Amino acid sequence: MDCDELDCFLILATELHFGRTAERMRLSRARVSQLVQRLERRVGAPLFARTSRRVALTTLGRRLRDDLEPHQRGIKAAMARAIASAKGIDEVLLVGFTNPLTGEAVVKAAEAMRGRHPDVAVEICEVPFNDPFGLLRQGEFDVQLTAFPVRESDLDAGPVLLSEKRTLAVHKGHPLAGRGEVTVEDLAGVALLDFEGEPPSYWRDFHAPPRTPSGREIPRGAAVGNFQEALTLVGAGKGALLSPAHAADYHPRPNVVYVPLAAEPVDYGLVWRAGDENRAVRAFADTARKVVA
Amino acid sequence: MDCDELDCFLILATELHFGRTAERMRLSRARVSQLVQRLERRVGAPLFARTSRRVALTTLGRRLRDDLEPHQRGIKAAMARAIASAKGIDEVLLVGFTNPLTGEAVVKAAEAMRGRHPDVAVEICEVPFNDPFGLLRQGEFDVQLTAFPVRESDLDAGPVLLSEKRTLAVHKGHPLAGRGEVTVEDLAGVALLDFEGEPPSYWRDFHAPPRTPSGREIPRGAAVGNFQEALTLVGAGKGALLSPAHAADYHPRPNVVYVPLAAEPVDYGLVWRAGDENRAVRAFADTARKVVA
DNA sequence: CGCTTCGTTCACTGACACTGAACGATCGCC
DNA sequence: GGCGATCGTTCAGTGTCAGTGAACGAAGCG
Repeated sequence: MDCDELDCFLILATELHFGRTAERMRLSRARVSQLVQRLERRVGAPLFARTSRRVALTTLGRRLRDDLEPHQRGIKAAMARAIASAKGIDEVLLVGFTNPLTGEAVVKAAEAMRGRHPDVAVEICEVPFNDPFGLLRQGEFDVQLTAFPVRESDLDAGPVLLSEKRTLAVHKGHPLAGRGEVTVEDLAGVALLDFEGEPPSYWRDFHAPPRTPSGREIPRGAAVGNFQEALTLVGAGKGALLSPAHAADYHPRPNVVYVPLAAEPVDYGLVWRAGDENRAVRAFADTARKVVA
Repeated sequence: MDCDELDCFLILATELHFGRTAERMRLSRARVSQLVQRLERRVGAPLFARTSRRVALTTLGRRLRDDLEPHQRGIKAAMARAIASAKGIDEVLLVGFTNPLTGEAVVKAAEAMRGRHPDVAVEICEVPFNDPFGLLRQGEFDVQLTAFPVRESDLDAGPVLLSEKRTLAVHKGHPLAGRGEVTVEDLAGVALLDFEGEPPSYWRDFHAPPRTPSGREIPRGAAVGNFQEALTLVGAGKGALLSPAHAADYHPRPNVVYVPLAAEPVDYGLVWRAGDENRAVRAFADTARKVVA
């Protein structure tokens, strides 16, 4: 059992793209292809259904990804803890982020923490797109930087740290693609991609509102469990997606156009378990408020 | 993060011996040494306190081992499940064993299962010495071949499958070492190694009885969490240990003598969760009863 | 004070991790 | 429908590093 194969599999399972996976692993595309093939040979069945244009997980692949991911994260956390306690650090703070923008902010805050609170080690990891709060609840994360609104009785939220405009991601052939700006009212009749899993209804309604302000219906399209998956569907003309503005820079896709949306912006802030607001969490929240601006 | 390093670390953490670890990993001792050193360099502190005669986990090492082990097992299980379901197998049975003797029996039964019940995949793994039933309860195992007695209200046990004599493992300088046989009465005043964790009291009393038949006290020595650890202590003259007879063949140690014990033998049988006696468990129990003899 | 059993060091080598270039496929587009 | 772009795969080549065996020092034992 080779770690490279598993790492590669898990990255590809979220990126669904050999090129980007190769970039993230700092390898050539050829090598990524070989690693995935070797893992598939070991398992004895394909984990990805792929053409030269599209990569998707098979049922078996999805299952394996779900089985593997928590343990892979657990091993990373165990190593981080060991390294931290070898340095004489007594507290390890696991911080989650949800997209490239929040990722950058969290990295910046973590760097600042090293100077201000050297006794707290900050470990950073991406929050799976599916259930936004599950891992935080389970204790896999201590804090995470998430898009508001967050209305969970067992979670506390800090002030807004970031804010950005929203956009509508549509296929470039879509009638709205040429517009300089769209309003929520324009979304009437435009199928917005839905979310797998069971996200809280207020969360779902914020990211894929069911009606326009005037009450006209906004239908819901296919459900996705992954941002890359969503973009692939948008690129295939299978639905539209409300996404934060930074996606245009971080996730350019040939067939996807991001049209500015005239609506309230997305706010981001830190969230933690209501009971567990310890010194390290407060220190991080403090640092983040001062650094992210 | 290299898998070899972690595998090597975990094996060494239970074997506490570079030579045996090398054997199990099918590598040279030199390589094992290098792998452990690289992991320690990565962590930034020693994981083992070792002289040329003795290997022991540091506190940090023990912690890392406890953190890592469940995830390592989880990954193996995930791969096994994927491989099994790629073969069209719909049921995976996780079988545990507790020592080399039961290990061989389980392997034999598993091989027989392949012929009798090809739709059930049998996965085999060693049960950690510490808490004998924890992993079975957690569902990490479905069945395990364990030494009786087992008196747990939530676990069911099958008939006795194996039985073997017991021995007393003592330092070769010990007064009892020269005897051709010892009785439980002879143990009066002989410190028997105790067990870490919180084993059930009937279990503890069977493996390290507190009194002789006539009522004289058998003191308890240092607590160990591991058979290798126990043998190391016995080899250092730090206590004696009641062990099954096969240990003499499978765990010879320069300073340790195994003296036959005139007492009831150890019985072994299968144990499973009382509620979960499904078709696969019954099939395995059946096969084991016929094959192991 | 030899003898044995360990873990470690070190120079060496063969396997294989990894690459770049070429290739075939699948799109969109004029 | 042909052209260009994008993407995953194949393949031969190469540099690296995983892994070894031999030598060594430390530690215990008699």
